[in-house]
Amino acid sequence: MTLEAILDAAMTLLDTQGAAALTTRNIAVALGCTQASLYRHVRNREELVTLLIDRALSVASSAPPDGADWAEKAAWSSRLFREHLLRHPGVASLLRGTERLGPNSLAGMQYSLELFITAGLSPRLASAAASSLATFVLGSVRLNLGLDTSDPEESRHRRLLFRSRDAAVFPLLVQYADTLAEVTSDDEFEVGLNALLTGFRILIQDSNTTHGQGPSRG
Amino acid sequence: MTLEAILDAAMTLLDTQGAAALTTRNIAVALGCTQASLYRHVRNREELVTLLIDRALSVASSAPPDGADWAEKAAWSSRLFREHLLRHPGVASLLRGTERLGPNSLAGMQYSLELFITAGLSPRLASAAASSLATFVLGSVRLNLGLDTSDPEESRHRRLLFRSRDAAVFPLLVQYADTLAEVTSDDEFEVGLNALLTGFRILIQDSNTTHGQGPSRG
DNA sequence: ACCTGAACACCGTTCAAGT
DNA sequence: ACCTGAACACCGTTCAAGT
Repeated sequence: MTLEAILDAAMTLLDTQGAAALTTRNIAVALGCTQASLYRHVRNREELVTLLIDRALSVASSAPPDGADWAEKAAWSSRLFREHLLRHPGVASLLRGTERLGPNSLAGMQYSLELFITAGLSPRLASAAASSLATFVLGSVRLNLGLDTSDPEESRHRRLLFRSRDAAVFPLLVQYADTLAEVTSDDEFEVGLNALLTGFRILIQDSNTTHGQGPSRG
Repeated sequence: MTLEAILDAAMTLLDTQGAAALTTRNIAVALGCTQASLYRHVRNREELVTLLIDRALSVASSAPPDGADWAEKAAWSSRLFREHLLRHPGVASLLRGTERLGPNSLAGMQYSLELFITAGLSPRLASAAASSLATFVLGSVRLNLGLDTSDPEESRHRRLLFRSRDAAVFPLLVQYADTLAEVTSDDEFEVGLNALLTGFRILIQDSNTTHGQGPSRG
């Protein structure tokens, strides 16, 4: 019985039955041992979760297509990260800030730092930009954890809810109920991602001109 | 014993002792009743939390300063929302997407929709922009839940961690350890918020010109 | 209608005892 | 060194019984 085996069992449990099923009892049963023996390899449940989540964040393995500029690479990696979290909602539900210093989080940090520094940002701004992207991805997934906005049933439900509001209090929700009900989580994400990257592009242009260097590509 | 009293007690508990202390036992003790009696006013604990969180999101009460343009108003509201969540970390830790249809969430939605539609976005893009902002605020707070990036002790800890990495694997983390350790959550938030709003500004300009209308202000 | 008391099946964690 | 068995103090929830 190794720590690796424990994390494997925990990950399977988390993926197949969700975060609520991630109990020391269930992990022990899956491994065919007692709960107590888990505590030989892990301080407590919190440490187990921290190790599990950092391990689940090893997405940085696949690199974006060559020949893409920094914005395309950033968009590609952000979408990859988001899709990974959507495929593993249990991971997203457990993700806090505390794991940011795990090896896989650090790898992602190093990668995105390189991206934004190469693009022309100072280390400080590059760090903030990289964090902002990760922040946006996580928030996007988390705010839609229990929801499936592309499900027509949920869309219908939202339309009815908007439409049945008091038009004096929520005029826009009533007026645009149909449109609002159709906006999916994917739409939101793409609009926000594009806006963020546009903002970074202009930030790069500005910091280039104020430093007396011409724009990098024109 | 009313539902209001239960939620009051729960909110006090959440604010003073954190999410882990938000148990039916503790709520009952605070109210001087038994756990079982809570279930006369609430279906189960999950419903209690949902009601509690939506009630805790009633921040939209205070309006941004008059005379500000849409971007200033959006920035003001976003900062207000973030500061509210930072002041009530328990709320942020429990916030999921499921409460998005509560009365206070709807009020925030109506408000930000009005902001972006007035600014010149279509209802669909306005909805996506508003959600993106909320997403970014929540992600920002959530990724820093257990952390206090402005604490010099934590800053020192991060600097040492970055600096002691393998320079062959994490060259940028090692090289810029000092700078990276000093970037606070506030810095990240302001950079990301500014980038998002810049992106929205350009989105508005584009949708104005492609619709044959001149730019709204020049 | 509302509340109590007691029970239920679960949770994470500890620790003496075994090998 | 690692694992077991049994216990501990906690969870959320239910339900017959009281008023």
